[in-house]
Amino acid sequence: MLEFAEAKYTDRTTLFVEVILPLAIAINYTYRVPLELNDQVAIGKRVVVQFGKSKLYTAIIARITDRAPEKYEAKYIIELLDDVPVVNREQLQFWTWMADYYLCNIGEVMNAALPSALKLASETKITLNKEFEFDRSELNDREYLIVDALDLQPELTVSDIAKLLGQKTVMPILKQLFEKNIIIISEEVSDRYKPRRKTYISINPVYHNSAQLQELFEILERRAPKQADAVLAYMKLSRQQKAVLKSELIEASGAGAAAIKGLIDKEIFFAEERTVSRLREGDEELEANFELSPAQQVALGEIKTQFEQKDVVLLHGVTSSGKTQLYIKQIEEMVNSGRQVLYLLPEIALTTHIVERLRKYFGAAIGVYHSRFNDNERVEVWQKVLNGQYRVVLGARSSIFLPFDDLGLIVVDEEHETSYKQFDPAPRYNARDAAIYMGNMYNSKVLLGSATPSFESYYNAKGGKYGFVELMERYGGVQLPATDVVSITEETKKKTIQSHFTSVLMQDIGNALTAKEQVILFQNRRGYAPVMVCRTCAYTPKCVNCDVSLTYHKSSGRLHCHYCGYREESPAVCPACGSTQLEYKGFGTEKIEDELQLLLPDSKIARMDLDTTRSKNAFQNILNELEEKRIDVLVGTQMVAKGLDFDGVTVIGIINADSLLKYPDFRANERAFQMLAQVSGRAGRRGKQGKVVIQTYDPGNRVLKQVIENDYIDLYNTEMPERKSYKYPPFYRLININIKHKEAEVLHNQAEYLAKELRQHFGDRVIGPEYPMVGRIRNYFIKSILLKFEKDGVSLPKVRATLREVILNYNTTKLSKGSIVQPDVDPY
DNA sequence: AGCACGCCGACT
DNA sequence: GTCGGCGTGCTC
Repeated sequence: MLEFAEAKYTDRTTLFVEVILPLAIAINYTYRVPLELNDQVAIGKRVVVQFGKSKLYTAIIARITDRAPEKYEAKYIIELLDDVPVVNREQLQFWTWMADYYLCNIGEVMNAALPSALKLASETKITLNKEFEFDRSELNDREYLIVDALDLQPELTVSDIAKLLGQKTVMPILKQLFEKNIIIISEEVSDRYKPRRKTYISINPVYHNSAQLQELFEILERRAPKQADAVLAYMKLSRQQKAVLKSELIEASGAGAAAIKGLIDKEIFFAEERTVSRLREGDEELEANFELSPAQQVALGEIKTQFEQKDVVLLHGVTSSGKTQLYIKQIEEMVNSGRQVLYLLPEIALTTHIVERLRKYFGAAIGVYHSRFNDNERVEVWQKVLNGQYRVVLGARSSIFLPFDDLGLIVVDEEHETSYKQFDPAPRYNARDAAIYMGNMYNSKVLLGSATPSFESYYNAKGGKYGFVELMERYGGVQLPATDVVSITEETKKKTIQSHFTSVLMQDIGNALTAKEQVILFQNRRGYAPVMVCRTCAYTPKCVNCDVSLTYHKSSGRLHCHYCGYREESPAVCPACGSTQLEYKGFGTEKIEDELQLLLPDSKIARMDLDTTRSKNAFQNILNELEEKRIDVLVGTQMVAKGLDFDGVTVIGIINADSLLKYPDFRANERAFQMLAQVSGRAGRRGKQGKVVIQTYDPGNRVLKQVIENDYIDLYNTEMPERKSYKYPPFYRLININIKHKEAEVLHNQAEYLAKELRQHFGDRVIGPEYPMVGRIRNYFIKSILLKFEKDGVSLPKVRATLREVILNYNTTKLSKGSIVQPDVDPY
């Protein structure tokens, strides 16, 4: 076999190419190269091929050979699309690794990697780019025909256009039209990324003149006193601060939105929308030409020293310690040495704001890549990385697929974030782990950063596999919130607890509300009550699929399964014994909201959980309301913990920390630590110390203590105390025996459930947290695997081989969604 | 991923 | 007797 790059063919040699098709197919297919394309075919270029009866696909050349396939006649390549390869060798290696590691087909990786505009297929939709003006007289006949047809019918497929033109080779024409920005190659109906915008108010410069202003006042006071108030408030605010927010003005003047709108309509005020950051640490942190604090300088020095020995360094820096500045220093250094940098951020943290900041340092050499960018934009970034215009790329997880050729550094910010993990279509990769493989492949350094590192990274760092640097001092002297741990047991004894709220918490809520500040209450359970029990016979309604108790939702009056979505009417009498004595046990966000409203009838209480944020903009709407201070108390699940910043929130209450701490598995402890640290980090901002109230039945809990002391769990040595409810051993044994996570990765919770079933054969040699899942799929796997065991016996390598086989042979698209996944301890 | 083929239940 | 459910296999 010959590789094209190494061989020179005469014109007569018939060449064949093995191509990657963007489909879930196990192997690459071979096509015949027309003689005239002999000198042009190259690995990484795109070709159009027919696959199956009538379908055309864009495929990528993975291999070139001069040997004809023996068992079949290869079809010809229809077209060659590129002059220069769009995918380089490193990427192909990366794809191969990913397909192998995450147990999927390379075509699926290709699908995830390439922007869809680079892989048009015969069913791909073509539309006109409405935002782009162009001169039709410059179009050639065929182009004109296409544009004309799109005027009549706004959406055509590639095969429609082939019919229209009466020819098969339409891709080059479409490619040209795409490059001229005339058409859009779609699937682009998805939501575009919207930066957060705020409205700023300024006054018409005419009124900078005090005589004019005086006159205005006189008119307004007579005709529209509310508007006069607003102008007065504006004058006052604008003296204190550079820019005046509309929301601030409404609050300060008490004039209401209508009055301000009136003023805008009369052109007395001007309104301007500006993009603002969603990041917690932004404004004060990334000033141009910042100086590193002594602690930061030490950390930076350590990072450099560690990089001499290790390829991966974990930077553990507390919130607001200024990790970003360290990244910038590292990035600058790498860019100066001429190599490329990839800066990975979790989805939520990607804002135009941070890009603007980074542009100050890196100018036009910085690109942004984001799954919610439209395809034209994505292709543009792809091309600019390919031709070397971008030296730094800032992006979400999918940016690991960009065509880097000389990557020197990968920064993975907030390394513990679960949004690095792709769940839904294969490849179900974790961008952090994939970045480490990439780092290895490109011989580049990887800097992982987090305030609450994931266990596996911490483990790898402590075990010496990664370098480890700590930065435990806050930058700019931001104050830590004060934390109170309140014993629920004690308050119950003293009868000072009202419903689920201790006197300490009520006191702090009261103080905050009096001071017109806001409160967030955290309760890690949605619904009204997680269990319904019959008092007479102890019957509990369970999900028919998942065998977990159903949660009562007051808003729907029904019982819900939180794993599979199954619902049923809440029974009025016990289905088992007919008793009417049915009791709700435990409490969720709905109940907290309800009962707090009874205690604070005049306050505006809102709830944020999966149930209230299901509709499209609900999440954002709640955040906006909170920001505009239309909510006094927000009750929420873990959603409230995610990196958003609210100046008005000074009190955080954790209703029951035990619901986070009591679980016997290590993964839950990790989540608990992160959750508590993140939630409590929300309290208090600029100049005002926050307050965190943690309610618990177990004030001596170890994890809790470590959160309060900001002492990261030494997970390596953490052994869970014995409890009779423990079914499975603690985490460290998982590392030893693990049904190697590679296999499990693909199946998510399915594999975890499997682990539970496998325990029946292997006892506690098989470890993994259990998460119930939908019956049909479970049964499929359990059945196939157990049947194999009967035949083959039960040695561990066999289990692994079996798992692999079953997983690969099952069409994973048919699986229902997973809930939780365990990242790999060893991503190599 | 599509698409054809094929084997069992409920229908004009 | 046929329509149509989706399980299985194949596509260079």
